[in-house]
Amino acid sequence: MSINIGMIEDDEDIRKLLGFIIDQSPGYACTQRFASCEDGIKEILTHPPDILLMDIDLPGINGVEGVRTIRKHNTRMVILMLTIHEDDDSVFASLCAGANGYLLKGTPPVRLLAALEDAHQGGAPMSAQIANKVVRYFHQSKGNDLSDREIEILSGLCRGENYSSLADILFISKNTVKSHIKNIYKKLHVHTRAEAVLKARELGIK
Amino acid sequence: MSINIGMIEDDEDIRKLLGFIIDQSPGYACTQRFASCEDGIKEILTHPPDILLMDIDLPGINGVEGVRTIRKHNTRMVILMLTIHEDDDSVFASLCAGANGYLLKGTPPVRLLAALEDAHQGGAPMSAQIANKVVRYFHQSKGNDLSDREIEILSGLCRGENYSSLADILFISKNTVKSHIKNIYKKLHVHTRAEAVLKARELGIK
DNA sequence: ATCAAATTCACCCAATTGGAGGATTGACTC
DNA sequence: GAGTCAATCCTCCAATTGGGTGAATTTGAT
Repeated sequence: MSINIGMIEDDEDIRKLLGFIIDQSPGYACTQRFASCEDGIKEILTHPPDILLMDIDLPGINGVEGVRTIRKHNTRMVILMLTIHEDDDSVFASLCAGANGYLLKGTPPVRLLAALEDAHQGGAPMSAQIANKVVRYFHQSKGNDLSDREIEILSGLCRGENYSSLADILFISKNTVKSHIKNIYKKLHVHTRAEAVLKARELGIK
Repeated sequence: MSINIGMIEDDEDIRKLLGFIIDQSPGYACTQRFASCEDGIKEILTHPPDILLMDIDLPGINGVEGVRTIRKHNTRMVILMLTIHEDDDSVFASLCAGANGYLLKGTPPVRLLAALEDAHQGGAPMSAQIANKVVRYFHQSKGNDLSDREIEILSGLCRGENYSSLADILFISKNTVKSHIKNIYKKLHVHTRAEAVLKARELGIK
């Protein structure tokens, strides 16, 4: 019995190419191909492949969102992201959302098969760079490295304060508040206030 | 032993006027007067008055914030807000933050004393309008009345989605997303995304 | 049948926000 | 003394957000 590969990828050329490479490899079969999450997720969930290749940049429901949805219902399936740029926030986000690793579009067939084999054995194909980022992220998650002042600011955000009110309360300028918030966002790997507030909750900051 | 009244109010004229009215009334003494939360909170907490009159519109730490801070350390003190406009979100926010009621600046002395008496006996001086708003708020808090679609949107906000991504995911226009979010804000009595997300958590929406 | 909602969409406008730089001070370490 | 970091402040700019108002359609309940 060969390893079943599913694929959600909107670019027809890449879909055909990858499908071809996989089908030509003994022991592998690309049994499901979809152009979008909207088309594929239901089928993927009812008949889960061994490995799912998921494009990151999909129109409509994007890859990260797709992974999140699938992971809600299936924790065993191996999901690998397909991406062009390696150093991308989306890659990081995908891993956080539950992806197992990723493949660069344009990976030579030999290495691609090796990665599939690796993933199927429980490995997590990803570059050292990203791996590092992930490790740092999870290290930080137990014991944040926010300064006292930053925690004070974050706490304010959790009460719904904005730049101005925080500036008034803390007797500093709006620009300084902004500056702190930018640093907080960097440390927490978030880009918006709502995400920061949620992350704060996870970290026990209220 | 007369009833001790504390006051935090930045307008000197009002401070003197109210203080005078209170001191002239048998059984009442305005024993503490401050122009700002920064000046007064420490003293108020170490020597709590029976009733604290707190201006809503204070420079620096505003009245709502002040109430929140005081309530963290003292749950027994009666706190009445001083405000000019009755139909104000801040009044509502103050009550949520732990104030017992409020007084309109410009209330005739007789009614003012009556309100103090009322508050001291455990009453909650407030207009029917605001009272109604509060009641509706607490009714809603056990069992929100958000529609399915609104919960779907709110849930998206909790994942950190923005107008555009939600529009893509739900196949509706950005304007519609915005429209829903505006309605959600109204129903939850919030004005920003961060507040909405926190309220969602309280309501069990994730 | 009518009225009230939920859902969808549009336009306008002001305020806030997020991102990218850079600068200064003070404290602490090596 | 040099280097690092936290905290403070700044400018510029683009994008997002929040609020107001209005309106069409559908659905559901009275």
